[in-house]
Amino acid sequence: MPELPEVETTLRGISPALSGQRVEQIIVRNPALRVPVSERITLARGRTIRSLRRRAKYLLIEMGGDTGPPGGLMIHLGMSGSLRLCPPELEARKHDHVDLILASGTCLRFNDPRRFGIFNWWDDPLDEHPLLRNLGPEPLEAVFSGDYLYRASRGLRVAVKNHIMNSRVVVGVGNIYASEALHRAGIHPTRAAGRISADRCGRLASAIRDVLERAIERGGTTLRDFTRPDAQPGYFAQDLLVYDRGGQRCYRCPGTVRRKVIGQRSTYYCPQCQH
DNA sequence: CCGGACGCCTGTCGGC
DNA sequence: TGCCGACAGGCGTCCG
Repeated sequence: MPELPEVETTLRGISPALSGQRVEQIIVRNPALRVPVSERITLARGRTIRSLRRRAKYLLIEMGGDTGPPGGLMIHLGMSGSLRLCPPELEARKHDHVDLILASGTCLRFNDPRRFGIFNWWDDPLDEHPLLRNLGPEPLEAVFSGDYLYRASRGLRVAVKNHIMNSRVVVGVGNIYASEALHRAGIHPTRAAGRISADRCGRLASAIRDVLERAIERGGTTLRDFTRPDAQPGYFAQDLLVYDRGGQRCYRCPGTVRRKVIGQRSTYYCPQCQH
Protein backbone atom coordinates (compact mmCIF):
# COMPACT_ATOMS: atom_id res chain seq x y z
CA MET A 1 0.00 0.00 0.00
CA PRO A 2 1.98 2.85 1.29
CA GLU A 3 4.45 5.11 -0.40
CA LEU A 4 5.95 8.26 1.03
CA PRO A 5 2.70 10.31 1.15
CA GLU A 6 0.82 7.54 2.97
CA VAL A 7 3.62 7.11 5.51
CA GLU A 8 3.87 10.88 6.01
CA THR A 9 0.08 11.06 6.46
CA THR A 10 0.31 8.28 9.03
CA LEU A 11 3.13 10.07 10.85
CA ARG A 12 1.16 13.31 11.05
CA GLY A 13 -1.90 11.41 12.20
CA ILE A 14 -0.24 9.61 15.10
CA SER A 15 2.27 12.25 16.27
CA PRO A 16 -0.05 14.39 18.45
CA ALA A 17 -1.29 11.33 20.34
CA LEU A 18 2.17 9.81 20.85
CA SER A 19 4.56 12.68 21.37
CA GLY A 20 5.71 12.96 25.00
CA GLN A 21 3.66 9.96 26.08
CA ARG A 22 4.87 7.12 28.27
CA VAL A 23 4.60 3.62 26.82
CA GLU A 24 2.53 1.57 29.26
CA GLN A 25 2.45 -1.78 27.52
CA ILE A 26 3.18 -3.57 24.26
CA ILE A 27 1.04 -6.45 23.06
CA VAL A 28 2.33 -8.70 20.26
CA ARG A 29 -0.37 -11.01 18.91
CA ASN A 30 1.66 -12.29 15.98
CA PRO A 31 5.42 -11.70 15.73
CA ALA A 32 5.75 -13.34 12.29
CA LEU A 33 6.30 -10.22 10.19
CA ARG A 34 8.85 -9.90 7.36
CA VAL A 35 11.42 -9.22 10.05
CA PRO A 36 10.20 -11.14 13.12
CA VAL A 37 9.10 -8.84 15.96
CA SER A 38 11.94 -9.01 18.48
CA GLU A 39 11.59 -9.37 22.26
CA ARG A 40 13.67 -6.21 22.38
CA ILE A 41 10.67 -4.02 21.62
CA THR A 42 9.83 -4.39 25.31
CA LEU A 43 12.77 -2.00 25.85
CA ALA A 44 10.22 0.71 25.04
CA ARG A 45 8.02 -0.17 28.00
CA GLY A 46 7.90 2.44 30.74
CA ARG A 47 9.77 4.95 28.63
CA THR A 48 8.76 8.29 27.15
CA ILE A 49 8.41 9.04 23.45
CA ARG A 50 10.85 11.82 22.67
CA SER A 51 10.26 12.27 18.94
CA LEU A 52 8.56 10.81 15.89
CA ARG A 53 9.92 11.10 12.39
CA ARG A 54 9.99 9.52 8.97
CA ARG A 55 12.99 8.34 6.95
CA ALA A 56 12.03 6.99 3.52
CA LYS A 57 9.00 4.78 4.25
CA TYR A 58 10.14 4.00 7.80
CA LEU A 59 8.45 5.54 10.86
CA LEU A 60 10.90 6.09 13.69
CA ILE A 61 9.72 6.56 17.27
CA GLU A 62 12.62 7.65 19.44
CA MET A 63 12.59 6.93 23.16
CA GLY A 64 13.87 9.39 25.74
CA GLY A 65 14.67 9.40 29.45
CA ASP A 66 17.68 7.82 31.18
CA THR A 67 16.05 4.53 31.95
CA GLY A 68 17.26 2.55 28.96
CA PRO A 69 19.54 2.39 25.96
CA PRO A 70 19.28 4.98 23.17
CA GLY A 71 16.98 3.81 20.40
CA GLY A 72 13.32 3.39 19.67
CA LEU A 73 10.71 1.72 17.55
CA MET A 74 10.89 1.27 13.78
CA ILE A 75 7.66 0.70 11.88
CA HIS A 76 7.34 -0.07 8.17
CA LEU A 77 3.92 -0.57 6.58
CA GLY A 78 5.11 -2.90 3.84
CA MET A 79 2.51 -3.52 1.16
CA SER A 80 -0.65 -3.71 3.25
CA GLY A 81 0.11 -2.27 6.68
CA SER A 82 -1.71 0.52 8.48
CA LEU A 83 -1.74 2.14 11.90
CA ARG A 84 -4.76 3.38 13.77
CA LEU A 85 -5.45 5.06 17.06
CA CYS A 86 -8.14 3.40 19.15
CA PRO A 87 -9.13 2.62 22.72
CA PRO A 88 -7.10 -0.38 23.97
CA GLU A 89 -10.26 -2.28 24.88
CA LEU A 90 -11.52 -2.19 21.29
CA GLU A 91 -11.68 -5.79 20.13
CA ALA A 92 -8.79 -6.68 17.84
CA ARG A 93 -9.62 -7.44 14.23
CA LYS A 94 -7.99 -9.95 11.96
CA HIS A 95 -4.32 -9.07 11.27
CA ASP A 96 -4.04 -6.65 14.22
CA HIS A 97 -0.54 -7.82 15.10
CA VAL A 98 0.85 -5.27 17.58
CA ASP A 99 -0.59 -2.77 20.10
CA LEU A 100 1.37 0.07 21.68
CA ILE A 101 -0.60 1.20 24.73
CA LEU A 102 0.17 4.63 26.13
CA ALA A 103 -0.25 6.07 29.63
CA SER A 104 -2.91 8.41 28.23
CA GLY A 105 -5.12 5.39 27.50
CA THR A 106 -4.63 5.59 23.74
CA CYS A 107 -3.65 2.53 21.74
CA LEU A 108 -1.60 2.55 18.54
CA ARG A 109 -2.63 -0.58 16.64
CA PHE A 110 -0.65 -2.09 13.77
CA ASN A 111 -2.63 -4.07 11.18
CA ASP A 112 -0.96 -5.84 8.26
CA PRO A 113 -2.71 -8.65 6.31
CA ARG A 114 0.27 -9.60 4.16
CA ARG A 115 2.83 -9.21 6.96
CA PHE A 116 5.45 -7.56 4.77
CA GLY A 117 5.75 -4.83 7.38
CA ILE A 118 8.16 -4.26 10.26
CA PHE A 119 7.59 -3.42 13.92
CA ASN A 120 10.85 -3.57 15.81
CA TRP A 121 13.31 -1.96 18.16
CA TRP A 122 16.25 -0.01 16.74
CA ASP A 123 19.49 0.86 18.49
CA ASP A 124 21.49 3.99 17.99
CA PRO A 125 23.28 5.00 15.85
CA LEU A 126 20.43 5.01 13.40
CA ASP A 127 22.50 5.88 10.33
CA GLU A 128 24.32 2.58 10.71
CA HIS A 129 21.09 0.55 10.72
CA PRO A 130 21.27 -2.07 7.92
CA LEU A 131 17.87 -1.07 6.55
CA LEU A 132 18.67 2.65 6.52
CA ARG A 133 22.36 3.05 5.83
CA ASN A 134 22.18 2.67 2.04
CA LEU A 135 19.18 4.92 1.44
CA GLY A 136 19.35 7.78 -1.01
CA PRO A 137 18.11 11.33 -0.41
CA GLU A 138 14.61 12.34 0.61
CA PRO A 139 12.72 13.60 -2.46
CA LEU A 140 11.30 16.59 -0.60
CA GLU A 141 14.69 17.86 0.52
CA ALA A 142 16.86 20.26 -1.45
CA VAL A 143 19.65 17.75 -2.21
CA PHE A 144 17.22 15.96 -4.48
CA SER A 145 17.30 18.02 -7.67
CA GLY A 146 17.40 17.62 -11.42
CA ASP A 147 21.13 18.02 -11.21
CA TYR A 148 21.40 15.19 -8.70
CA LEU A 149 19.13 12.94 -10.77
CA TYR A 150 21.17 13.66 -13.88
CA ARG A 151 24.45 12.76 -12.20
CA ALA A 152 22.91 9.69 -10.56
CA SER A 153 21.75 8.23 -13.86
CA ARG A 154 24.65 8.69 -16.31
CA GLY A 155 25.69 5.47 -17.99
CA LEU A 156 22.74 3.46 -16.69
CA ARG A 157 20.59 1.37 -19.00
CA VAL A 158 17.93 0.55 -16.45
CA ALA A 159 14.40 1.78 -17.23
CA VAL A 160 13.89 5.20 -15.68
CA LYS A 161 10.82 3.91 -13.87
CA ASN A 162 12.89 1.31 -12.04
CA HIS A 163 15.58 3.91 -11.44
CA ILE A 164 13.33 6.34 -9.56
CA MET A 165 11.86 3.44 -7.56
CA ASN A 166 15.36 2.42 -6.44
CA SER A 167 15.74 3.54 -2.82
CA ARG A 168 19.49 4.01 -3.25
CA VAL A 169 18.72 6.72 -5.82
CA VAL A 170 15.81 8.42 -4.09
CA VAL A 171 13.49 7.13 -1.36
CA GLY A 172 9.74 7.07 -1.04
CA VAL A 173 8.74 6.73 -4.69
CA GLY A 174 6.69 3.56 -5.13
CA ASN A 175 4.69 2.06 -7.94
CA ILE A 176 1.83 4.58 -8.06
CA TYR A 177 3.82 7.79 -7.83
CA ALA A 178 6.52 6.57 -10.23
CA SER A 179 3.92 6.26 -13.01
CA GLU A 180 2.30 9.55 -12.03
CA ALA A 181 5.56 11.52 -11.93
CA LEU A 182 6.77 10.17 -15.28
CA HIS A 183 3.46 11.10 -16.86
CA ARG A 184 3.62 14.62 -15.51
CA ALA A 185 7.19 14.95 -16.78
CA GLY A 186 6.28 13.54 -20.22
CA ILE A 187 8.90 10.76 -19.96
CA HIS A 188 8.32 7.21 -21.19
CA PRO A 189 8.78 4.72 -18.30
CA THR A 190 10.99 2.30 -20.25
CA ARG A 191 13.44 4.97 -21.40
CA ALA A 192 16.99 4.22 -20.24
CA ALA A 193 17.75 6.36 -17.18
CA GLY A 194 21.14 7.31 -18.61
CA ARG A 195 19.59 8.70 -21.78
CA ILE A 196 17.53 11.49 -20.27
CA SER A 197 18.77 15.04 -20.78
CA ALA A 198 19.69 17.33 -17.89
CA ASP A 199 16.69 19.45 -18.76
CA ARG A 200 14.26 16.56 -18.54
CA CYS A 201 15.92 15.27 -15.34
CA GLY A 202 15.01 18.66 -13.91
CA ARG A 203 11.43 18.26 -14.97
CA LEU A 204 11.32 14.74 -13.56
CA ALA A 205 12.72 15.79 -10.17
CA SER A 206 10.11 18.57 -10.01
CA ALA A 207 7.32 16.19 -11.00
CA ILE A 208 8.32 13.71 -8.29
CA ARG A 209 8.39 16.46 -5.68
CA ASP A 210 5.12 18.00 -6.83
CA VAL A 211 3.14 14.77 -7.00
CA LEU A 212 4.34 13.66 -3.55
CA GLU A 213 3.58 17.04 -1.97
CA ARG A 214 0.16 17.18 -3.54
CA ALA A 215 -0.60 13.64 -2.37
CA ILE A 216 0.43 14.53 1.18
CA GLU A 217 -1.97 17.50 1.07
CA ARG A 218 -4.74 15.05 0.13
CA GLY A 219 -3.88 12.58 2.88
CA GLY A 220 -2.38 10.00 0.53
CA THR A 221 -4.01 7.60 -1.92
CA THR A 222 -6.63 5.08 -0.85
CA LEU A 223 -7.12 2.44 -3.55
CA ARG A 224 -8.04 -0.56 -1.45
CA ASP A 225 -7.28 -0.66 2.23
CA PHE A 226 -5.09 2.30 3.14
CA THR A 227 -6.61 4.32 5.97
CA ARG A 228 -5.25 7.14 8.07
CA PRO A 229 -4.85 6.63 11.81
CA ASP A 230 -8.33 8.15 12.27
CA ALA A 231 -9.73 5.49 9.87
CA GLN A 232 -10.40 8.10 7.15
CA PRO A 233 -9.26 7.44 3.56
CA GLY A 234 -6.79 9.55 1.57
CA TYR A 235 -8.23 11.47 -1.37
CA PHE A 236 -5.37 11.57 -3.88
CA ALA A 237 -6.97 8.69 -5.84
CA GLN A 238 -9.13 11.42 -7.41
CA ASP A 239 -6.00 13.15 -8.71
CA LEU A 240 -4.30 10.15 -10.31
CA LEU A 241 -3.75 10.82 -14.02
CA VAL A 242 -2.62 7.40 -15.24
CA TYR A 243 -2.37 4.83 -12.45
CA ASP A 244 -4.96 2.05 -12.85
CA ARG A 245 -6.43 3.80 -15.91
CA GLY A 246 -5.35 1.34 -18.62
CA GLY A 247 -7.51 1.62 -21.76
CA GLN A 248 -8.92 5.00 -20.74
CA ARG A 249 -8.38 8.36 -22.35
CA CYS A 250 -5.31 10.40 -21.45
CA TYR A 251 -6.19 13.64 -19.65
CA ARG A 252 -3.42 15.57 -21.37
CA CYS A 253 -3.73 14.50 -25.01
CA PRO A 254 -6.02 12.48 -27.30
CA GLY A 255 -4.06 9.28 -26.53
CA THR A 256 -5.06 6.18 -24.56
CA VAL A 257 -3.41 5.15 -21.30
CA ARG A 258 -1.56 1.84 -21.54
CA ARG A 259 -0.64 -0.76 -18.94
CA LYS A 260 2.71 -2.48 -19.29
CA VAL A 261 4.66 -4.66 -16.88
CA ILE A 262 8.07 -3.17 -16.13
CA GLY A 263 10.27 -4.81 -13.51
CA GLN A 264 7.40 -7.17 -12.59
CA ARG A 265 5.19 -4.19 -11.66
CA SER A 266 2.20 -2.72 -13.45
CA THR A 267 3.11 0.54 -15.10
CA TYR A 268 0.72 3.07 -16.63
CA TYR A 269 1.62 5.70 -19.20
CA CYS A 270 0.40 7.47 -22.31
CA PRO A 271 2.44 6.46 -25.40
CA GLN A 272 1.39 9.65 -27.16
CA CYS A 273 2.63 12.25 -24.67
CA GLN A 274 5.44 10.36 -22.92
CA HIS A 275 8.71 9.86 -24.79
C1' DC B 1 29.22 -3.05 -10.49
C1' DC B 2 24.74 -3.64 -12.97
C1' DG B 3 20.20 -5.43 -14.12
C1' DG B 4 16.67 -8.66 -13.69
C1' DA B 5 13.99 -12.40 -11.37
C1' DC B 6 12.19 -14.35 -7.21
C1' DG B 7 10.08 -14.90 -2.87
C1' DC B 8 7.85 -13.44 1.26
C1' DC B 9 2.10 -13.57 2.63
C1' DT B 10 -3.03 -12.92 2.43
C1' DG B 11 -7.00 -11.33 0.08
C1' DT B 12 -9.79 -10.24 -3.96
C1' DC B 13 -11.44 -10.60 -8.47
C1' DG B 14 -12.57 -12.47 -13.00
C1' DG B 15 -13.06 -16.49 -15.97
C1' DC B 16 -14.58 -21.09 -16.57
C1' DT C 1 -21.00 -22.65 -6.29
C1' DG C 2 -16.02 -23.88 -6.48
C1' DC C 3 -11.51 -23.77 -8.33
C1' DC C 4 -7.48 -21.45 -10.35
C1' DG C 5 -4.60 -17.99 -11.93
C1' DA C 6 -3.52 -13.16 -11.92
C1' DC C 7 -2.79 -9.38 -9.34
C1' DA C 8 -2.06 -6.01 -5.27
C1' DG C 9 0.66 0.50 -2.76
C1' DG C 10 7.60 -3.08 -0.84
C1' DC C 11 11.96 -4.67 -0.74
C1' DG C 12 15.93 -7.87 0.43
C1' DT C 13 18.42 -11.47 -1.78
C1' DC C 14 20.29 -14.10 -5.26
C1' DC C 15 21.87 -15.02 -9.85
C1' DG C 16 24.30 -14.28 -14.32
